[in-house]
Amino acid sequence: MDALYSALEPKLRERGQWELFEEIELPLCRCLAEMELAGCRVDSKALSDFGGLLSRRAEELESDIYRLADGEFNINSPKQLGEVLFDRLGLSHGKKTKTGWSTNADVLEKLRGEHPVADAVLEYRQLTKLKSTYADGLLKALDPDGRVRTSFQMTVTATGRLSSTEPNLQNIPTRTDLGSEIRRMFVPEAGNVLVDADYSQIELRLLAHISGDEGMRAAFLSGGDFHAETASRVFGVERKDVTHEMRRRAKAVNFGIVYGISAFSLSQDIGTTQKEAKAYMDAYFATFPGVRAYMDRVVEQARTDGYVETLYHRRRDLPELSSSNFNLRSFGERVALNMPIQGTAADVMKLAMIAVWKRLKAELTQARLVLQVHDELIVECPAADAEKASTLLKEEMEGVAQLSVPLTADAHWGKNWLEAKG
DNA sequence: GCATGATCC
DNA sequence: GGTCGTGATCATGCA
Repeated sequence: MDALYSALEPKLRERGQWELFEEIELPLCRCLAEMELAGCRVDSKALSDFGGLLSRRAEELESDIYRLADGEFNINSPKQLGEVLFDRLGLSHGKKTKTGWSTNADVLEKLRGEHPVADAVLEYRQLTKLKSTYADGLLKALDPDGRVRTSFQMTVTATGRLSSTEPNLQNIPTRTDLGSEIRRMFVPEAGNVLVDADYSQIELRLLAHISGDEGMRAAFLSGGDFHAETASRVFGVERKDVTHEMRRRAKAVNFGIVYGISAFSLSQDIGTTQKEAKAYMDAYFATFPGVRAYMDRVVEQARTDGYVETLYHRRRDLPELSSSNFNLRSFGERVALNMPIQGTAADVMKLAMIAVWKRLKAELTQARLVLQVHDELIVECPAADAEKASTLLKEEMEGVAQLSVPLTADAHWGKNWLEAKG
């Protein structure tokens, strides 16, 4: 240990990363160990009933698909499905993959109006995914005490996020009503509740802070609906005149900006022409000039240094930026834009976890952290402590860093994960 | 073991 | 003119 410290400490200090190690990564280890040990209770009866329901509905769809396609084949094989859809039924194909025509959800959605089989396959895929990965997968991972215990990895991602394996509890469905039923099966012990607290727009708030863009900061300081505020500014209309569609598009631009999106991808995302998407991005940068300046600055700095870093000096090397391959270089530029944002969000969340963990130990000894999903923390505690735990989570998550925009977190509790999500 | 496609943030 | 959204994990098919 001593030998390792004397070898590694100077190296970390040189890179300005000693505090990252001592104040974030190291104390987080114990916190994660306790979370892994605690695990989360799952209602196995409900889960296996739900699995049965999924099977029955998938079987119905299977025979629908064979009837519509006029023959049996393996629906789970993209190769066979592609042959049926595009060769035999002659439906219009979209993009290619390495091995044939793509049959992914984007393509199938475009085929909806063309042939009823597309819809059936989409639904079949949703059901079989839920069944195999979640219903069966979680039951297989269940420990004898009725709890599932994930393994959190601290050294896997390039940005500083955690990852979760065997089972992955960071990709439990939430988007569709049917999928989010899985969350209903994550339950507390009798007499307990689950408290769920999530950061609101943490990555965009960090972009506002790091870029220093005055307009974006003002939008967050106003405390309103950020996507609607963005729409109002970008489309040049009064806040009250922002339509649902304007907000939807502004949201897609906000989202894309964080990842260094192109006009092409944005147009795909919101279903417009590339020209219109480019106009939105131009309007966005005209509205938030500090964001564009930051994006230019960070890529330039990354070219000079060969790396990017977070507010807390977590670093990612970027050899891609000096590649002669256009695609690889473009990838490096997107990473240079995204890593400081996503990585700082990860740093902030890790600091919050340590702070929450300490306070729970001191003030709510019956409460324990059970899960983290990037911008969301889940605590299990006695029902009587729910209010206190919610307040504690919100306070620690919001107070963990002093930025030029407020960090906000919302907390709810309930008798299962879906309810607690609020 | 790679390719595809699903899920999450 | 081509390219085209960060970061992950897991199940399945198929060579």
